[in-house]
Amino acid sequence: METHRPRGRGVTIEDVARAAGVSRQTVSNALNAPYRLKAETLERVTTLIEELGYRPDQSARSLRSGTRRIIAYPTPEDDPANPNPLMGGFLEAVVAAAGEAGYHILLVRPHSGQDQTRALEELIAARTVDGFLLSDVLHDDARVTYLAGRGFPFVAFGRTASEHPQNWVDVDTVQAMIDMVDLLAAAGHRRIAFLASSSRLPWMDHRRDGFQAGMRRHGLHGQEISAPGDDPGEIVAATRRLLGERVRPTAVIAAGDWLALGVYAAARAEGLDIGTDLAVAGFNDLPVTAFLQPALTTVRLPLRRIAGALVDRLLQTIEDGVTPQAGLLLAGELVVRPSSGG
Amino acid sequence: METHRPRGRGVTIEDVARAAGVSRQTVSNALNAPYRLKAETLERVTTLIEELGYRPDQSARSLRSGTRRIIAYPTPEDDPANPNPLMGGFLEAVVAAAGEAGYHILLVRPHSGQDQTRALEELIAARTVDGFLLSDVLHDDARVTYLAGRGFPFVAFGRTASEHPQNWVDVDTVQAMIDMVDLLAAAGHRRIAFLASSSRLPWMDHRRDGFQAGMRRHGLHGQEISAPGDDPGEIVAATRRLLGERVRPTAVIAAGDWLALGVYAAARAEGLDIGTDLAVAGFNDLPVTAFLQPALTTVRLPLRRIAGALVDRLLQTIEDGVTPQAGLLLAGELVVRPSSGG
DNA sequence: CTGAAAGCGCTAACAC
DNA sequence: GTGTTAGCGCTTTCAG
Repeated sequence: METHRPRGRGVTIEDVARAAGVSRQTVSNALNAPYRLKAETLERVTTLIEELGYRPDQSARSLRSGTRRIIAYPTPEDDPANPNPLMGGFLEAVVAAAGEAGYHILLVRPHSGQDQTRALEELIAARTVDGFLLSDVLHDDARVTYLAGRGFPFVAFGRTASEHPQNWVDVDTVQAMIDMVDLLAAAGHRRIAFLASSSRLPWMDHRRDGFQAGMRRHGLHGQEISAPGDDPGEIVAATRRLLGERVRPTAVIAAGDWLALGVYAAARAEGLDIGTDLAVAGFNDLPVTAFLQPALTTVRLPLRRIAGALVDRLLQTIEDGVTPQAGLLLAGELVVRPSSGG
Repeated sequence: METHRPRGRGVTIEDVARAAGVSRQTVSNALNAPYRLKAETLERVTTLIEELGYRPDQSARSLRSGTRRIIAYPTPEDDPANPNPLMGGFLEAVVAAAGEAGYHILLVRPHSGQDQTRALEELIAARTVDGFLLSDVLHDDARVTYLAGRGFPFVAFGRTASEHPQNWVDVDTVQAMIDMVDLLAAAGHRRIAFLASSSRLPWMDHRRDGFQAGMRRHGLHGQEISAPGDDPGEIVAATRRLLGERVRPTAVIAAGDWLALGVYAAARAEGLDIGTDLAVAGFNDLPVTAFLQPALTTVRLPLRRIAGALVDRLLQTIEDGVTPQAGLLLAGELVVRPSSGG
């Protein structure tokens, strides 16, 4: 029984070697260690490689060399009905950065009923990938614990607990939030509220902490409220309760633009004018906020730089065996627009 | 010089065979053709595989069998500043569907300065993947032409020209648009406008065609306007011009929710009440529209079913060499909300 | 600077 | 039902 793909269709190293009148090893060197060849030989072999369209078989190369040139990215379990709108941009940036270095990104996901750690284990055991890029890491993430324990290369988007390797990249959320509070305080705001969602991811805590730190610097006490979930109705309802109080805040910092959309809707329902009656700020700079009237003050994530740093650090671990000793914080960019008034 | 990864750490088929007192082939069969083994032997070998944590080396298996269990997905060149918000949900669905069948998704992208076709060629030549999943295909897509000509397995999200293989899956956009016009016509609307963007992708034409077909069924003539780009400001401006005309439409069907957001902003600026003064409808059911007041009538794409069908068809081609003879149209779901009035 | 030999881990083909 | 043989295409190692 034969496979349906005809045999021998591919150009092998042997074909090139024969055509060039050299050994297979010389062809291999032309690709992997060109400095070893005499300029003339290199030229001849390279031309032939191009002409014949020879590409080393990735599987054969991997089997022999032990390196796959593939990075696994466990996709966060996104609700298709409410996907993370930044996912596309993040992946785009990661794929571009990895591609520059000759690596591909493999999307992986636990089979149904399989836990996260087990899925990683299988990929490592099957030697399918060289390393992992993790995002949405929890403070005490089982995947991080597992990979660190096993000594397998990985990098995390989002800081990990101090007992773990510090090979992570994150946005300096705390500083960005302090800047945001500074901005509002400078405009005279004293009663500033923070609107959180129920997310259990660490960045939510960092945004909250940054808010409180900023408030303390100005001798202010920040009021916090939480929407019970990510549902728009719940967000709007929670915000309306806040805005309907006898002494209402003059500014609301939402932990994310998604929440800020709810503040806009709530303010409209309460008859408040954003930018004058109420200052509003968000976080993430979702493209959709460009339609808001007035435009939303927010913090933009440097996705390209994040992706670049993640890939850099991971490849350093994979290729040189060097694990970064400290995490990398990248500044978010405060984007001031009319919603914050002043 | 040694690689930094210690040798011999992985459990090989040999280890299992020795431990079980059988040949390597028997271990292989336990995994790939269990029916060949005596129940007792199978049991013993399987237990040992589990205990030792043996997983076949993917590269070795691929080299021998010629199959990679990897599907390539060329990521559309998304602007990180304005990414496709459905990308995350689509990928999630594709990864899940592929995962069920034991396949992974490899994100690929042309290197800078390399054309699309060349990138595919390299992946095929290097035998990195078993097939391609294409999205955002153009009517006359160079990638489709190339893959079809080469006879390499692929499937397209979005219909392709009739001279190409018809192994595509698409949303029945025309029918959805006809339904939408029916809905508005039934509510008494006669002057219905269609708001297009400048996208050159075929679905834009299908949405336009569906709109016109729907209008003809009711003996109406549809007015079309185009926003010059995807920029919110341009969309709002174009829509305001339309709504400011002496005889303005009573309903606007936007070719996408993104455009519908602009209609909301324009209507507000013109002092028109959506749902009463002006009916509005969109397409795609972006999650963010849940914040709109009133909620937006739109069409929801069946992403899970699309992804399932794409993977099904592709695997049929890869594994059985069968190419579907006809494209598959999946119905979009009309979601009626208050914005369409009536 | 180039060539020859060896073997990565697995499964297809065939023998017993 | 199980074992033996061979070889996928490449790169590492070592000899010249």
